Amino acid sequence: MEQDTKSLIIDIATSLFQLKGYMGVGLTEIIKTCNISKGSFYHHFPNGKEELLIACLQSISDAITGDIKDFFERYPTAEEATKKMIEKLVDNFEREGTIAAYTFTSIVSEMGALSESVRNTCSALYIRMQEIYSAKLEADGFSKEAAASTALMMTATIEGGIILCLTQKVSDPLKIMSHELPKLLKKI
Amino acid sequence: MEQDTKSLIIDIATSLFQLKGYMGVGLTEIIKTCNISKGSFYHHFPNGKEELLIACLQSISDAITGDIKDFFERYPTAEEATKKMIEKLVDNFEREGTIAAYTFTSIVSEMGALSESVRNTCSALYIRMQEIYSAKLEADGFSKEAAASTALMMTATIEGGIILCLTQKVSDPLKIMSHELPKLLKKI
DNA sequence: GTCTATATAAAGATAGAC
DNA sequence: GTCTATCTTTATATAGAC
Repeated sequence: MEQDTKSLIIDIATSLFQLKGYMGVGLTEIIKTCNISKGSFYHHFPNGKEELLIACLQSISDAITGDIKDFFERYPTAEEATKKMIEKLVDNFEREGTIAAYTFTSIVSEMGALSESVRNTCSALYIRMQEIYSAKLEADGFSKEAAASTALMMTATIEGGIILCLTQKVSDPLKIMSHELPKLLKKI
Repeated sequence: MEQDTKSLIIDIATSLFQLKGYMGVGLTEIIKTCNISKGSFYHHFPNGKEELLIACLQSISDAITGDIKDFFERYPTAEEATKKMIEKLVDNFEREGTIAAYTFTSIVSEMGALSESVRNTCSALYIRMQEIYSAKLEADGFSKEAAASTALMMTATIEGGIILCLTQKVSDPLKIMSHELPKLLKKI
């Protein structure tokens, strides 16, 4: 089955941004990898590279929240779901040397100060993630407020853990998170 | 007292990188803000922009670890020191809209995949921070292993909290960290 | 140690034929 | 919807006078 040009561009660009960051990848490299011309590219993205970036961020965002939802539906408690989810991140990192969620962290760090729409897109993803965590924690018996605070802690800790793994090129940080985080997820 | 050109460049560049990221700031902008010429710049940094970046990272690294050490010497327990430290981050963010430690996160996200020496410099800072936390936790009575794990959690959580604050342009995430983190720092 | 002037490459974007 | 050719601006970096 043939993929249409627009989604081809999004897929290729997403993985290139993941590898080298937004500014680290030129349009020329993107269209070369896609085997298309500049004319074709600007037909699909009249507002250029930043429009493409937003499309990529939305595509990754859907993939990530889809993944998270799967885990939080499959396992009975937030604690178990979180453990399994982090195990998958570790697995991914050890096999491919990268983590999809990291692209977000990376790009909001790089572009958040320069582009409001990029910052908003990234902000929306963090909120979507927290909402999934929070709902499960409430189902586990947490109060609304406690669930929200804890969901925020989870998001921050996992994001931070991913950064440490990528920076130090080892998977230990996330592994340690996976047995430290549950301490916060037990209802007291 | 006159500042020598080299440290002037480092100071100016540091704050520009902080505002717009490494790739977001051109050499031309740096030298213009410094009121110097390209010739002068390359005299001090023969290997160009990346050499300057490393110098900036080292300078921020010293400032950050100095700050952290102050807190962890002044307050009797890791729990108190951490609380005060995060309060200062919040304060800084609310007054200036930025956080020094964020520059690191931002730059390692942007450049870590492209430059080994940048990645190594950032990795070294994270380790220095963890060592300070870890030493204090051991003094509080934690075992060597528990102290190391907890120090890692602190680092990740604070980094993640900073990212969330910057991405969402609100200080709530760090505020919540400051009363959630202590749960991890109490000896059981 | 600082300057001006220049080199060279690459970036993002556009025009207009097909 | 895709192409080639071109435009404009910007990037980092260098040469050589003072």
